[in-house]
Amino acid sequence: MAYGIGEVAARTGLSVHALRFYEREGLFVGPIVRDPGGRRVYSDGDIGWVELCARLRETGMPLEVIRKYADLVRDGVGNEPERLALLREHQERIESQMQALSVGLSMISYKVRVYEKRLAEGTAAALWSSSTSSSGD
Amino acid sequence: MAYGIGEVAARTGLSVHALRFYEREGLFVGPIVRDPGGRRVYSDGDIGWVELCARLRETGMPLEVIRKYADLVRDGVGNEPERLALLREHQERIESQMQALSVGLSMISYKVRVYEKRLAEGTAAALWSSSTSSSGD
DNA sequence: ATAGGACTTAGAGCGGGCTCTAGCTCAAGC
DNA sequence: GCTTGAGCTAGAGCCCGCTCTAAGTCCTAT
Repeated sequence: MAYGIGEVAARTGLSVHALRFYEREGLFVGPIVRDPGGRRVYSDGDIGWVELCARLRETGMPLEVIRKYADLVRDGVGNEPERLALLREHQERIESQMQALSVGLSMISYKVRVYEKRLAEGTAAALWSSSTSSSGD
Repeated sequence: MAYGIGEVAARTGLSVHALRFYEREGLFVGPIVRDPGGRRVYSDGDIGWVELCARLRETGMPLEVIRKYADLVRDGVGNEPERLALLREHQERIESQMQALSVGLSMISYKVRVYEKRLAEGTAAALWSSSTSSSGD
């Protein structure tokens, strides 16, 4: 199947601007085919690649690293160990990001519970009002 | 206890530049105390707040939102429902970030397994060489 | 008393990742 | 034939979050 840039944008969630930008930046493995009028025509394979890029970006891989990966794939068979290393590094980065998120999440969840409790008691607390300070939110 | 800016930077992982920047940006609840020479003196409470800010940033909260939260805390008692709402929204954002990370992670883990397998077979595959193409890495 | 090091300010600069603009071409529909 | 809409290029612009600079102050140790 063949798709126009707008269609690809709609499917992948990237903007058409971003798609052209990614191409300029060398994130694609091969050149994107053009129709006789010079417009980009994307294949299913291209869409798959764009989706991979989107996932890599979402997980915080810098464009420069994605480009490096694309370069390796483009160079073809023989550099699999390098590609593997690159992916494994990213795997680890994602894991530590998840770790950081979960630390942050539990801190926030704790605060949420505190506020919930405070508010639940709040109506009652209006009696002896103020002085429930300290804590340091 | 009282701490200088360098000490706070060392403890929280933020740079001294970032600490001053956060202050200018209004992320602190109260003014930071100064010594007679005009230098910042941080209390344990300030450090706690900086650490909260650091966690919020790490989990992707924009400075503007942290400022809004600081504003609410500064305004004192009465706006707890707003603070709670703000925290809950962020909780949800973190949860969807974790979701995105885990989607990305499983995509990458899958690829890692593919490459590992390919490499394990690789030595053998050198026999009938090439043609193991397709896939679209 | 002098050198070093930590601190101060206001403001400029930077890197990443888009995002938008201007001016153009093309294809389809009325 | 003309409008509308999608696409094209090269390059400028923008937002965020720092990060660094310049020029100066102050404390401490030798």
